[in-house]
Amino acid sequence: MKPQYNPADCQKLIEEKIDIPFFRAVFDPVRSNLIVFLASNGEMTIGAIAENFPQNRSVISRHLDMLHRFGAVERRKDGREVYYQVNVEFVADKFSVTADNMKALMSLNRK
Amino acid sequence: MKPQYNPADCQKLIEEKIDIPFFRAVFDPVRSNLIVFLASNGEMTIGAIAENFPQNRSVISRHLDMLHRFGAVERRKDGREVYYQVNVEFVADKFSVTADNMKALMSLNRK
DNA sequence: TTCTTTAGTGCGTCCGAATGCACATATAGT
DNA sequence: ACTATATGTGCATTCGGACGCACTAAAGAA
Repeated sequence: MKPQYNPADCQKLIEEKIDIPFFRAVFDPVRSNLIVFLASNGEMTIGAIAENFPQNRSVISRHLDMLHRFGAVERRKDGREVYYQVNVEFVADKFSVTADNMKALMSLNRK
Repeated sequence: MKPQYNPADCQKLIEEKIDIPFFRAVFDPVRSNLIVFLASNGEMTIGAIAENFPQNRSVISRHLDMLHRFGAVERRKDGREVYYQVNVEFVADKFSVTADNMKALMSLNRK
């Protein structure tokens, strides 16, 4: 039986409407913790952040870099220190927009 | 420097507000595709679904089982066939509630 | 310049999750 | 009972990502 929408179609629809790489980055145990940690404590350097986490500093550095590549955090360099803070507007927007898009995606059959 | 909220605190807050295991299940490339595929095509059997995906039927079966354990899809058995369909209300709710909770989590410092 | 501190990077290891095959189980049909 | 079809499961393999170590690069201090 041939479906109305095949997986290739769905894939395309999903990619247009949902930033899966972003959410895969954010819904990692350490990275989601980093986001809330930064949101509650404000701007901090990598070293100061890493002091609070069990992972090696290099690991924290890489996690923060990934979050930055996806726009979830902002980076500011001052001398040899690098400060990070959460991009609250961006993250909040991603979540609310995605909630709406997901609802729309699940109503395709009614269109 | 001692933070206002340490990672253990954040972890606890996150676990209360965000169902990370659910979203880690949903934001898998194959499983997100399955959800949209099912949403657009309506209730289908495992076999019929698997015909449309490159993965082995047993793999699709396991993915659907996982989505069912997390409440994202509903299962109905009829004879030897098993029908799946998306739990639209549940998924839509998860997304909108989580969007709100995430916003709240990122405003902790302003409380 | 030399020493110290902070952050980035290459690389090997480890662990969990995805995958497919083969087989077991269940149900329908003859 | 026998056969065919649909699904569940054990198991080995593969693959990706997290992790830590060691080293490099950059920047301030002496």
